[in-house]
Amino acid sequence: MSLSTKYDPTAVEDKWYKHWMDNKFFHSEPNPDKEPYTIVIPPPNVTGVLHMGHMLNNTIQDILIRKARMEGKEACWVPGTDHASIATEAKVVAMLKEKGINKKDLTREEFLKYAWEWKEKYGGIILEQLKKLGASCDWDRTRFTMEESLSEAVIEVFVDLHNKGLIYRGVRMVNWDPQGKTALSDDEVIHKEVQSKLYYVNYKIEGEDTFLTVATTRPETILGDTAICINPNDPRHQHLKGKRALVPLINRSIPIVEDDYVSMEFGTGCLKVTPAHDINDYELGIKHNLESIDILNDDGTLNEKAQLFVGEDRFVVRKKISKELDAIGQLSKVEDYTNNVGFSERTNAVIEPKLSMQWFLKMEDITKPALENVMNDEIQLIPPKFKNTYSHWMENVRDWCISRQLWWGHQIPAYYLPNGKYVVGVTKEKAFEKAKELDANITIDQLTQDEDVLDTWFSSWLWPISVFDGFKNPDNPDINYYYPTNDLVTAPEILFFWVARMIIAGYEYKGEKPFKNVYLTGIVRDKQGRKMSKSLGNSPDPIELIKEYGADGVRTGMLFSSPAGNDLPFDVKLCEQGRNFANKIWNAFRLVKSWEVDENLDGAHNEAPIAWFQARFDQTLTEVEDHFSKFRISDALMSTYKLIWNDFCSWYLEMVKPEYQKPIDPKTLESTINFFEKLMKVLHPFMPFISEELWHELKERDSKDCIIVAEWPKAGQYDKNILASAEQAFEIITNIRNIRNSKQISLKELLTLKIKSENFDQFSTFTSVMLKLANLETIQSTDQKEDNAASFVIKGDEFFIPLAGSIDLDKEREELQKELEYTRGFLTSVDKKLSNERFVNNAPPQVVEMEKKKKADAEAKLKVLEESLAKM
RNA sequence: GGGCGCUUAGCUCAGUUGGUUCAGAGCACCUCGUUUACACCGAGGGGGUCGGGGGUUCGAAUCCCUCAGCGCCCA
Repeated sequence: MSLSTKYDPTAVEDKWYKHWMDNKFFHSEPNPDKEPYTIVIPPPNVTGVLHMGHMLNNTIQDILIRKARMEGKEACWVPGTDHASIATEAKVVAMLKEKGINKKDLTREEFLKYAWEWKEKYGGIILEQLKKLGASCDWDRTRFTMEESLSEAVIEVFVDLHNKGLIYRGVRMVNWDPQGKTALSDDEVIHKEVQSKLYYVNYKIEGEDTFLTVATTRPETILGDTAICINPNDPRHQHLKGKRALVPLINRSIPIVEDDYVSMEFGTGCLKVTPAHDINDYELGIKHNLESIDILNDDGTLNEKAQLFVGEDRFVVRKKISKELDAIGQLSKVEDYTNNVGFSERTNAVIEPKLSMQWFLKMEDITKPALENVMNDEIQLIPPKFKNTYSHWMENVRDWCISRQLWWGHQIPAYYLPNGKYVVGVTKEKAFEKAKELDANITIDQLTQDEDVLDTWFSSWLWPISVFDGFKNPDNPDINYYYPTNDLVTAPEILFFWVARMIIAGYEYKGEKPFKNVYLTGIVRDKQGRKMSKSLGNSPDPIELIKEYGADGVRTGMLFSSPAGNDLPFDVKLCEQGRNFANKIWNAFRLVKSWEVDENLDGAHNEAPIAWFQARFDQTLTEVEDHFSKFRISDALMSTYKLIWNDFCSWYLEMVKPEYQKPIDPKTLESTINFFEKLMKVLHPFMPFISEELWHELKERDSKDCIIVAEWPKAGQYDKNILASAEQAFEIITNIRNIRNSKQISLKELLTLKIKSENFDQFSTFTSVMLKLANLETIQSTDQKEDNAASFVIKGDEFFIPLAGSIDLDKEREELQKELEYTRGFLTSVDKKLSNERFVNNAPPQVVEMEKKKKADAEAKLKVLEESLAKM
């Protein structure tokens, strides 16, 4: 059989994914004989397609779940999607618009029918893409936040929290998205610095012929002004106290009030107060009992209360009004100004602070266990630096605005009576029972349900419980077995949106944490350090990447540089490195596969290499386990990478491989295949496909005997002596290769090595390895220096490679001199330390011993170097 | 404005309680090599005042102070 020199991942990957699915290897059921290991996926948005952030995130989850599965745990990775109210509704509205349908012309039911159709068609794309990546999710458990059982959980939780008095309805200043026409929570608003203008507007003082001047970035809101506010201590404005001013253009008379809140440094010291359109002004309005005039419609146009510019957009009005003010001489100047403006995370519209009736969840008490149990590490954040950010948010948390003025989502289960009072119930019937207590004569038809839906996070915060039906069926075997889950892998951006709220819900509804560890990944950035995003167009298409480099290649590429919590500067070169690695492994396999066995060979010369690699494997596996225990996934991969590439391929296989077309002994072949299998196991979580492929190629196996369910190797005690002997041999080999290189000696030319050592036997274990890898004819002991030889010194031992007449004495001398000087300098520094009494007295004995050993080694080396130099 | 974090080789990053392995890894780079698994490769090599300054200590990349630059979160 001849195998291509290039590994081709495409066919292999599809084949094994299907095989795993067919054999239900991803599926999990509660098993009392096994320890559960559970991950719930951060549900991607139904509108989404796979991006690089998902790739990183899900690769990490897959690595964790595959390792746990091999370790014999009952591994369960629950996939699913969330309904993403705002984003999905926006998509559906846009789709309808293309068809010439206006949302306004549809009933709620009609709209939802379109929305569900849209979801069925596009909502599963991202999950299909995850399969290409190799994600071993239990697809039988796929959930969706708006499916029946999860929706019922959301509604029940709402009713429960309302009954506990934690949910209330109130008029509050909210972040209004005039494009999405909905309120947003504070966290959904992104503040950005923008270049804008500061307008200085003159207001007439009532009954006088004088002006006061206010500075504002939003002149369009003057139509909603209901006061002017000054600092009572401002010497410039003492004469204004108790007077009234006239709003320009509409001449409404408004009071001049006094409050310390007004900064005397900013602008003119006079503040216009628009309680309906600014959060601070709103507070002032309450304090000074001011009227609140809401001049804006939901879409950001002015309404009739503004009196002027009715129906025109706020930004158009800003320009127009400044012109008009200028025309009547009431605009004194305009300055350039940089200020912070809030934008909607979803629609990017400028947020309008707006007074409106919304539903809120009281956060003060419900958050307490969530804060405490992160601070005491009951739940660990990785990396732990996020504890600071978390506690800061938790300690300053504000009530959560949970209503959204949309249709796609969970409709709020509040029902209004004709008299304006409302009742809350899981169903209309349940609500009706309560309504009758308020009004005995009421009929069910007279109840109208609140139009709004709940914030999407109000369903996803229940995810770790609701995916196991922990609300509908609180004592079911799944929830009892899988909850609390083990690890959550997500981006720091949603630490508050989602993670914190899941922890809150976990303690509120299960009295128990939802997960033990939260691994926060970095953000995937492009080479210029910009976050990868669809709008910038700087993100490669993950599916194309997989086609080009293979899923294994892309997975390792993502991980070559992604320490927890640090951003990942992505470069396709990393995927290339991953692909090259797969190819290297493939070729190592081809080599082993090509070996013919000769049963008569004993292979005694390979005993040392085999013993060495066994020790090296156990040593590295210990390292890998340590990295995993600290969630250093990237380091765990790098250790595995080096073990395979350097130790196994570059050293071990080179040591044991027979001469060209010669057979191998059975013992070495068996050991080598055994090592190869173990390496593939350790590699499997990172590169599931190639490891599975080679697992089946290395031996004939039953189709159910797959690496995905093979037993994870255990790190044994390892022989440190053989590791040290090998190190020594490798150093000698490297020195000889270096001599060949610098002296242009072909590898084909056999050389002789002479060693001048007090203990020649120490080199015996790896003699045959040295002969083979340095291409030596013999290794001899000698007790004198060799003329006409290249030489090097390790510790106190001297090594010679006799070379017929090709020695450049001057050059040799120069090199020896250089090494001599370096060693002398080194010795001086060690001597200095050892002659320092305070060092000898204070430093731990091992440290002093170490220095003494360094001194002895350096002295021995110096002696040899000096002799050699003298001889020349 | 308040809080947190970062700065180590050309790039991306390790570096635990100060002391063997403390100046490292991968990639990139340079030289040589079509040797018989692999040029998606092999062998070898160069490269850093650990951001600047000061301090504590016998000893500092590591602890403290300070300055500079960068990033994130909150307002």
